[in-house]
Amino acid sequence: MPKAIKTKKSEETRRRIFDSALALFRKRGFDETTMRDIASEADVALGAAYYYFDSKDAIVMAFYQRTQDELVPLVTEALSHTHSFKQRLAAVIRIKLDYCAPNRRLMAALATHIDPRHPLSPFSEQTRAIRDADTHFFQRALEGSDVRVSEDLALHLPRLLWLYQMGLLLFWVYDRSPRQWRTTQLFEKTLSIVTKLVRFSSFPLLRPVRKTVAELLELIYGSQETSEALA
Amino acid sequence: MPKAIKTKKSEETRRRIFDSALALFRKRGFDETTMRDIASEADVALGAAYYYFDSKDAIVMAFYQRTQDELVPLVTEALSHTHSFKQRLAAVIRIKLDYCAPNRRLMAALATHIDPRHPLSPFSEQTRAIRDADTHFFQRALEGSDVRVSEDLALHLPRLLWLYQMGLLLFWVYDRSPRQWRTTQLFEKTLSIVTKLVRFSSFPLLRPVRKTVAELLELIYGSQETSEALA
DNA sequence: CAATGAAGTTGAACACGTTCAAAAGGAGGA
DNA sequence: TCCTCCTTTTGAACGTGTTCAACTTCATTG
Repeated sequence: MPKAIKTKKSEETRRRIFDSALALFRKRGFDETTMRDIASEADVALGAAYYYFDSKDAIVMAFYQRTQDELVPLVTEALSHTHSFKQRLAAVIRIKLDYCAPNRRLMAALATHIDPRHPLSPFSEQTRAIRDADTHFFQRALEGSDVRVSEDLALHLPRLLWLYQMGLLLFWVYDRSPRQWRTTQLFEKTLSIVTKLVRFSSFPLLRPVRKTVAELLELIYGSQETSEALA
Repeated sequence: MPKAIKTKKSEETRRRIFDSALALFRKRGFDETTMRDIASEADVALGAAYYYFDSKDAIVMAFYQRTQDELVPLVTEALSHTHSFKQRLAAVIRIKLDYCAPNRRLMAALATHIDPRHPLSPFSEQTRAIRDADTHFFQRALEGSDVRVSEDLALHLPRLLWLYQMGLLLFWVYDRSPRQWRTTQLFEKTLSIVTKLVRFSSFPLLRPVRKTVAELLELIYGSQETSEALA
């Protein structure tokens, strides 16, 4: 990875490589695009592509990062319009889906990675910053809304909502129905359910259930932290 | 793929390649083992490995198949001992975990694939036969047990239990805690919950909930069938 | 006993992602 | 002008999974 780059020229080159890569990924797909294609499209030698990006995957990582950066203002804007939790949750997810729509094919190639040790996995250490920022969207959707979240779930609920969104995204990525109408359906139906569950979740009566869920999640997330520490 | 093979010699060679591959996968891991290593270990030329197996992945597929075949009698035996649903469910899952234990590292390399289009994915068309056989285990666990399953869930419940088991397996595969005690904990805690949920699920009062769940599952599985048809 | 042809075997060759030593460029100073 | 040093650029080379045309083996047949 090149260190802090100042010179105009090299920034230009890096951008050209990145843009060429993305254009090719979109047109032909990730696996079908070779690093030689990318370099040639960007009018540089093969080695130059590797001078600016550690690997083919690193280009994708840059893409993840840019996506996340560009989503922030969009989500912020959307969240300023309503206090209804359901609408806020829907907005966060819909913005992401819409934004990703042109890259659906590319994302399908990437969603392959579930292994938390794979850099591109949504569960990896390398994507942690992006994941945290993403989870924060859901925290904000909750905080400014009309639902009250009981303390013992405050930590976990954003993560659960993030997981819900990842599942939806995964379904969408592989959804071959015309215009992905199945995803739309699944989204609508599950959104109501999730919203209701979130509302119910803070009922005093459900305290023992919350405790059980919290225990489970600590087991699961605790394990992740351990493996990250060991990695 | 070679057609029906009868000659002893070739069967011997195939087995030698398969065994060498598995030994190396276990010792060094999947990615770290090359086809040249396998061929050399089996004392054949590189091409011979490809004569018997279409690809490196195909060796893994053969491993999946053998695993499934060998599990059948073990599960059958275990299911003959009790009618308690909880114990039956636990037995099916525990047998699988125990059986897979020596291959945990190999399975971690494989669990990478979530893309239903990837041949090795547990959701792919290529693994359908194995998946169906596997799902059948849970159907049997239900059928011979002390729980009554309402008709509208009879179709889906085995699939849901299979999914539960896949999640557990996934967790196990990446569980770095000593002797995977976290998985054990997760197993115990979730088993109770799942068992209770299955019991509750047939309460007459919950009919509308069942209907909603069934609708969702049909949406999800229906989509899969569509994409398979298009594939 | 050849001759035939299917089954089995070989290793060179290909395209890929990636590495790396070497060359080229260019900014700043003597 | 020339030297120095860092950044940028180059393309050959490596190891990988995979393909393939050529070769060998060997049971069956005329």
